[in-house]
Amino acid sequence: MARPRDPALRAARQLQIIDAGLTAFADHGPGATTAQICQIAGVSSGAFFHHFATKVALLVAILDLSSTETAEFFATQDESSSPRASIHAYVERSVADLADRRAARFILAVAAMASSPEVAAALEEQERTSRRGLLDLLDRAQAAGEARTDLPAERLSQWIMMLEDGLASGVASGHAQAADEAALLHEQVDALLDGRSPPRRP
Amino acid sequence: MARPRDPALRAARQLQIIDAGLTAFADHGPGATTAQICQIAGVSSGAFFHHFATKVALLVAILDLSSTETAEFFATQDESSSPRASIHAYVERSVADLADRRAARFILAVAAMASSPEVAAALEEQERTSRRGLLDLLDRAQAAGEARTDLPAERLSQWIMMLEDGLASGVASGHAQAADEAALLHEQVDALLDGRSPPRRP
Amino acid sequence: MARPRDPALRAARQLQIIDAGLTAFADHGPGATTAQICQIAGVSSGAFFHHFATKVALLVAILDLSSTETAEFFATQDESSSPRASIHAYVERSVADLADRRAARFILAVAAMASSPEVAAALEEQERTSRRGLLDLLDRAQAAGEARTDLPAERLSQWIMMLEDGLASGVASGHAQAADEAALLHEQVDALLDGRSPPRRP
Amino acid sequence: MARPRDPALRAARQLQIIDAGLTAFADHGPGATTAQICQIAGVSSGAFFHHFATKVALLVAILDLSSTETAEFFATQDESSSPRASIHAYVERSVADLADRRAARFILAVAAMASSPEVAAALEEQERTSRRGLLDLLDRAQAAGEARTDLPAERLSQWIMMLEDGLASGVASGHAQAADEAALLHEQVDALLDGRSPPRRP
DNA sequence: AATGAATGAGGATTCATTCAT
DNA sequence: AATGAATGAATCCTCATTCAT
Repeated sequence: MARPRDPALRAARQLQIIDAGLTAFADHGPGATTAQICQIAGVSSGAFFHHFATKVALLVAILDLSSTETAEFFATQDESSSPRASIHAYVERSVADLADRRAARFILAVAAMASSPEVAAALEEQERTSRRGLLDLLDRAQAAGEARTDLPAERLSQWIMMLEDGLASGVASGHAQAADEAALLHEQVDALLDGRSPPRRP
Repeated sequence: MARPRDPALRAARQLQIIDAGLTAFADHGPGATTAQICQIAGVSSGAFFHHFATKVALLVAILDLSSTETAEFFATQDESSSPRASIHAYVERSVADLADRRAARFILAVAAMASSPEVAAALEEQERTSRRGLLDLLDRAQAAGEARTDLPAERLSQWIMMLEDGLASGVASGHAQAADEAALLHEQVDALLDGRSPPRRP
Repeated sequence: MARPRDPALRAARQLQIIDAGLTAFADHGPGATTAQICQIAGVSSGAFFHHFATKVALLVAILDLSSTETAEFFATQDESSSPRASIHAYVERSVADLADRRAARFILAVAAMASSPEVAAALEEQERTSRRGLLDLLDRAQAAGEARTDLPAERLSQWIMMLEDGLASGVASGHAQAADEAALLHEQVDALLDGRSPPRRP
Repeated sequence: MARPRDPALRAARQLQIIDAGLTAFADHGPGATTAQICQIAGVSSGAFFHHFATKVALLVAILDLSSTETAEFFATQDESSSPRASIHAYVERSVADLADRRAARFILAVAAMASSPEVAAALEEQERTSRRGLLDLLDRAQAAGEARTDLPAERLSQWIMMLEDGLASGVASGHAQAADEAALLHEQVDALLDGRSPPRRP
């Protein structure tokens, strides 16, 4: 009876809602309401809940999408190229993300929702994905003499992610533009990976 | 004879509520309820609203308190000491703040509430206070040859704050401990202020 | 195919709430609660606010409905008939309204809420509608020699409305019955329109 | 220990609060808060409740004061003078009251609070006082041939009070000024007392 | 699949009143 | 007598979610 409708249409509608959610959460923080999301997406509340069981489920879907994309990024990194170059490619990708100020604001909004276990889990998964990918690159970088070895790869990966978050915060507040700060971000990452050790001065 | 009600008691009660607010927002994000705050503070809802007109007013009071403390910090910095040392003292102070994980979580929670104009204003004021203080130190550092001059002091101050925010994010998520990362944070600040220029190469 | 939700049903539900509001305000004055209104109407609070944004909005809707009915009354008055007869028809209509003691009590309740700007505006509009209609009739009555001309039509219309309000007050307090006082009300209006001077003489 | 303070001072303070209550209820209707009353009176909430057990008690006190004044008015009416003149004196006194627009608004506000039994009782007492006084005058007027006898004195007194209320309503809404309408009010009372039938003149 | 009306628990805030000082 | 802080029940309103159509 109920024929499954065109799955492509279904996916398109879901993306439409996901995008609306991104906008709504970026604009209104955790206080974004389903009504706002529906309005932005141009769908009825009925349609919304037809596609996502709860508001949190939408949030999780957005985060999962982001995790997937991150995983895909790492998967496409050529294993033969320099791991340090891949790390910078990762950073570049973050900057590109943050070029959309919505993204920066969304990150902040979601971080503040981590008190919900489901959100915390999705957030953790996202973080794990990045960490896993970075850890692999950092291990290889250290092995190849492309990164300092006086610090464990775990801490380096943690700091790379914190540098990203710092920039996200600056972009979200409107005091920084991702593109303008890209160079300095790469510089900071370089400083992190090289360490201060070599006294830069005769 | 109209005895003025003890202002010290009044202030004490307000601090009690402020502290409860800090805890509640840290624990539950923007979704912290006045009921939770009241319970933590051990006061009735009536008492709460006797001291703070709205929930947002409490938030603003917390932020204003923080701004004041920051301003006081800068005021007590000895003008005769090295500006660069003062900058590191500022950073150290941030780390000390973030040693209380509540503080880190609170920062995230509030950042996500910037969609409220009042919160945004208080947040902006807080940012301005830090920026003003740092700008002054950075100007002097640049003049004294203690900081790179190829970047305007504005950007350097922005990055110092973003480095702080990055650490706050890591602490909030539970993946970093402020004390453990203090050294690396100072290193990152050093790298920022010195620039990469002198390539370490044999 | 998006069926437009039955607008008739929607209007019916709104009238149901409007009627409940009339009852609640009549019974409890301005202190009528939304909970009481909901209970009388047999709807949930959610449904209430689905139809009326605020309690005051309901009040305004009731007043607007009344304004509309008054305007319709004046519109249906035959231009060819005697203006004085129309004035009495207007008065008769008021009496019919006040036969429902709810109406009288409601009028008092709302008058006491005029401190709210929105209510004041709706009340003003209602008053203006009656005034406009009466003014037109009185102008024509004066031109036709059917009403005294030693007083401006404005004042006469004001007094007709005040006579109505006086009766409303008596009915609301339970000391008068609209139907019983109809004759005297018409008499008072006649006295008003004729003035005391010209003793009606054959 | 607790010496009863100067009773005159006490009475003065109570009048101060009563006047503030009059203003507050006039300005804000039944929604007037004790806080507003206290502020207008310039006393603390503690002082307020020291003098009046509840907010309603204040209201009742105001109404009782008014009843007393009305009773005093009737008491001072010279028994030897024409009852009809006394009726007009009564009306004149009402007009003088309504010259203060506060009074008109207060009347409306209180009428809307009649859902409270205590208020209703005080209101009833006030009404009874006027009615009793008028009834006596009307009885004598009828006996003296100064008022129509085709209607019972009860109804005539009811109508006089309704005419007053009508004017009060007009004054409260700002569409009428008591002083300006005095003459017409007397006219209306005359019309009421004479009836339309007997052309009063040989 | 979609619509939007309906639900009702939950939350911020108000305010009359009490009470320690 | 006076003060004003504290109380908490009551109220308006929000919003995620359900459901009949």
